[in-house]
Amino acid sequence: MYSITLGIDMETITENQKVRVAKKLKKMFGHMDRRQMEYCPIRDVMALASDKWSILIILYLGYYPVLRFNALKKKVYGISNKVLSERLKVLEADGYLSRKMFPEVPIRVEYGLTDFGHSYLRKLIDLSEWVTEYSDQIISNRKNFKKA
Amino acid sequence: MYSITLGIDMETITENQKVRVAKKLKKMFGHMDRRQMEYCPIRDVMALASDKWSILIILYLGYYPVLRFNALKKKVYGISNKVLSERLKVLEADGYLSRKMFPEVPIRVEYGLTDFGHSYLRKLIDLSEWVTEYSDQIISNRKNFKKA
DNA sequence: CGGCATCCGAGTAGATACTG
DNA sequence: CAGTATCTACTCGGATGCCG
Repeated sequence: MYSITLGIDMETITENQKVRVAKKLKKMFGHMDRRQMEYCPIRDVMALASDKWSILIILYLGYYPVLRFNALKKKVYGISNKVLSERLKVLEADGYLSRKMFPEVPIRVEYGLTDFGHSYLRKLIDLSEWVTEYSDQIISNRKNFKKA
Repeated sequence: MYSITLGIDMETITENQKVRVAKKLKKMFGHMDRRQMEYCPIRDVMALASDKWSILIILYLGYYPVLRFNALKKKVYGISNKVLSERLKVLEADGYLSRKMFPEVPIRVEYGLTDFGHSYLRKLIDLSEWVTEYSDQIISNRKNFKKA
């Protein structure tokens, strides 16, 4: 049996808060919990929206108002042409970002967030801030766990 | 060229807000932007924390205070033994959840969120609420896009 | 330059059977 | 009951080449 003690002084979570959280979940799960949600839109949307690459793309487009394909590729370090263009396509399709093509020679294409994308970006930033804040903690949890 | 008009009346996003967001991102990306972050802890942590299954597991454990292996498996519809036990292991290792084993016969194991997990759950709920709210919109964006 | 088509390899998920 | 072991299937990502 393991027991991980967190070294940080985390904002305490009261029973009250847990109850409030449970209520929200109940609301969300209400229709989702009934079995036979073979196809669950929430899951579907979440799957894309929380994809590792999608998150990075959206975050970078929040930072740099517009980015061209290759610039984006450099920022989102490690992504391949294929995956990047795939993600860009579905992210555009879902309405997160816009694609402006300038028929110059050589061609120029600029990607940017839509207002919808910005609205999502805000949520994403909250999440990322949390992750940034605690990532060291998590990494060290992981190490301690392995030792046990 | 495409142009998607969103049917919903989204909270408007001011330039001001965009600037604030950009500042936050600058802070986050500051150390991350310098190339040679071959290994980026943020990415690493995000990859797990934003995993499709992990999210569902954490959300369900937020709803039901404790769940046993098979109960969880039923809730997180569609997950296999293997993947579930893998995820549970890493989520425990990272400190999101706790595992209590009762050496009875038959054996009983209960999973629950740690305080750390609850802290993450709160962020996750914000995200999920957003997704829930807009998923219909997104699905319809997607359909319209395909038609174009 | 942007980005799609193709191919290929590695890793991951799923199904099933089995064990403490 | 709570997993592990094994095997297969398949998806996904990376590399490359080509075209507008």
